[in-house]
Amino acid sequence: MVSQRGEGETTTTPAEAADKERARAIPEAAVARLAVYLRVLSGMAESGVTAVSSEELSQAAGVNAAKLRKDLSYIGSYGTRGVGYDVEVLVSHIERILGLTRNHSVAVVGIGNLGHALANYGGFPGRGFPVTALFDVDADLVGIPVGGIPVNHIDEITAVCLEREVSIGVIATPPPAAQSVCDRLVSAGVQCILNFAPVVLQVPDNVEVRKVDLAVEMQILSFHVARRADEAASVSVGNNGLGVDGMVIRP
Amino acid sequence: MVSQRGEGETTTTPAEAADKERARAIPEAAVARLAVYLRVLSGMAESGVTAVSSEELSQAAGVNAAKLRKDLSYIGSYGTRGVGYDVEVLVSHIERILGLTRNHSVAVVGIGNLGHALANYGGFPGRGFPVTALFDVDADLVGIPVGGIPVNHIDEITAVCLEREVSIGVIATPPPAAQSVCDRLVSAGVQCILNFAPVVLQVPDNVEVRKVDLAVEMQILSFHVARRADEAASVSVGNNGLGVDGMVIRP
DNA sequence: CCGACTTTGTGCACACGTTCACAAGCGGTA
DNA sequence: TACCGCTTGTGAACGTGTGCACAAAGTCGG
Repeated sequence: MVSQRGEGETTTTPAEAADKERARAIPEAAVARLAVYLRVLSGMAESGVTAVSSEELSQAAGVNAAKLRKDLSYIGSYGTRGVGYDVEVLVSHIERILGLTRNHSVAVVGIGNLGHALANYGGFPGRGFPVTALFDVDADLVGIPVGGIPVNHIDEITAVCLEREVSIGVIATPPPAAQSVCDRLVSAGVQCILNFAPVVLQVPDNVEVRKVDLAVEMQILSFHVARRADEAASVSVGNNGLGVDGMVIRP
Repeated sequence: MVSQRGEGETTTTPAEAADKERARAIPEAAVARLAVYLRVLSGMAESGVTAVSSEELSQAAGVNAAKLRKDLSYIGSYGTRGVGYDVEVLVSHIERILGLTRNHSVAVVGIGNLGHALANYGGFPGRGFPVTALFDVDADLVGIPVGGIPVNHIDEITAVCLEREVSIGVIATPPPAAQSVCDRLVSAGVQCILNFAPVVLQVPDNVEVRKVDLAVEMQILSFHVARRADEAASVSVGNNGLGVDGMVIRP
């Protein structure tokens, strides 16, 4: 990387700035994998494993060993050549990078089937995401505790989120309500949103949205089913010009 | 595109082969977006919109207009220059490519909180994914209908999946059970799996797995929170060397 | 203390996906 | 019919992410 240093060194030293910038430059895809490595490593630690090589870890995480090493190199050099990585050390460094040293208060909006499931997940598998607030429009639900937390009315989003310092909002409402809920969360200062509603949310630049769309996942799988069927058809009967709607033919 | 025709013309013509191969070469990322376009287009069709330009559609789908056109070009040229796209035509072609002209029978394994939510989703938002089988280990659940479908015992996976021609399996079990359930689904001929368990599944090459991992999503968001906090800190107080654990400081 | 062996960290080449920019093509208009 | 403006479709440049292959750096045994 060519570190072309400008002349504008006001208060930060070039070295520190470069370090920060490198930390910031972790590819999104690598961040997702780091979370997976973290889970695998946590499991290993519980099983009493103290050291691990890139080869072992990569197999357990289902990725290429080289890719794993590159991913880990983004967060620093914490391995020992000829030996491998210390599990504890790696865990703590990944946690630090992912910001898991602080707790992130989570609010779930929309206490339907999915909302229930999310609330009952309770603190999310293992580490640091306490659900501290639940919201719904349905007055009948308000006050009833789900997974130990009482449901608030949706109009209270702003006040409650500010009070409980919610940093992550989860939208599990029906599609029509999603954008409105999103707007309210944003105005309550929530900057990270996990959206389960099949809707494209419009948000300001400073807000991060991740979406989980079951229908899309299904359709991607469907695409692969169709592709498979096509291949099977071409292999077994040459090409009959029927195109993609041909029957599935087992060889 | 240079169509360098080889000499090996056995049963398929080079043109048809090339066509098939192009269809197969749709980037994964584009497939995911096509599913989103499809949803937006369906909504438009319901609202009585009959024609749409790449600019309009791209805005509604939250992507770049050029990217949208390229995505659509993967499935063929179905637009009219100077005018735009016919909504109906586009819908039917995307459905065809995604394999939505056939129904895909879905089985959900693990009827806990999440499994309930999935079963009650009932046929998945709108189109073509009927849930036709539910499984759980818990004998108390067996026979009880959830979302209109009675729960079967997990040992019946193979028989039931074959009988009902399940093409997509959804794993919503606790982590320790996931791999075993996955193996059973695979041996029942299921080639596409949607995995909600925070586990890396080992499957043969001919099986497609997609995973939805809430903890990972949360941790990615957490990473962005931390990154933001860092930036805010550096901006407001130069650099104090505290590193990534510094407090969030509002300017 | 030294040499052999193991495993990390990374430079480099490649492949994939994204974005730009513009020619090709179509409908409307005179 | 011929022109004009608009929008598609796509070649080409660019950037990002992946995978290989090897030097650097450590441990272990003699």
